[in-house]
Amino acid sequence: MEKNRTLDALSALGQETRLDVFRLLVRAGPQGQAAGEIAEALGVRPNTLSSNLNILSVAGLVRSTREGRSIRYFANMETMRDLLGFLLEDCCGGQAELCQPVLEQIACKC
Amino acid sequence: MEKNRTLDALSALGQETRLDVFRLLVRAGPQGQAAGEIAEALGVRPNTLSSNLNILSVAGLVRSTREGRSIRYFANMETMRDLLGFLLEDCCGGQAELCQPVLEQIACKC
DNA sequence: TCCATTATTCGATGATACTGGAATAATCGT
DNA sequence: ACGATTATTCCAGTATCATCGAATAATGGA
Repeated sequence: MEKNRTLDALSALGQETRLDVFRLLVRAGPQGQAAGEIAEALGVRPNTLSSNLNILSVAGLVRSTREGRSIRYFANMETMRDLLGFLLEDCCGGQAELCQPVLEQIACKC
Repeated sequence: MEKNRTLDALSALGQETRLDVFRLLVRAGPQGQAAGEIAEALGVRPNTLSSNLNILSVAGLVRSTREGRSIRYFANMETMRDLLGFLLEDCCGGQAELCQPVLEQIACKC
């Protein structure tokens, strides 16, 4: 992942509403969630949510498909994977011993 | 890691100068790097750098110790580990199959 | 103590971000 | 075709952010 895409992803997730939206979509899994449902679940106005969904979308963190009147959003795990890979790449660059605890902590979560 | 600390870390890293600084410090490793060296390496003015170092510091992503006239900064890998753990926790919550490719990609880097 | 070095703090400015109300688009059912 | 539903776009207003020049602190050496 190149730096600019990393910056987009990080700044997109570095905002409370958007982090909440993304986490909600991750939890929703492959079936995703409609914009209206997200808005109600998080108590955000539709237009504000649209704006934030668009930012997440530009950053590649969510996808969407229309489904009747609703538009359904999904977390894009590929981008998330790339982001984590980029951050860990830095972390590991040259000093595997620093990275090891990170991997151990991660491994036990899954 | 709780959500607020996650937000602090993500928004701190979601800005080009600060991401550059943090990556430089990660590469510098345990011996860290003095503020002046960082400023020169990245072509940032001292006062601007100070401001950004402070933001990284509040977010827990860097530490510092005075060393004569210089102040030496270090990347704080613990916070980085916690951040990655938090993000992956979401990723894995309920659906390990989504998380698996992430782990595989990460594993091969170290 | 005085000066040079290194870094931070202060104050201001221009740019960007977040949100909200109103208007617009797209779809569905009748 | 019309109204209802769902979501986005447009446009403003406020707040926050990033950076800069200048001034201030802290340290070390002569």
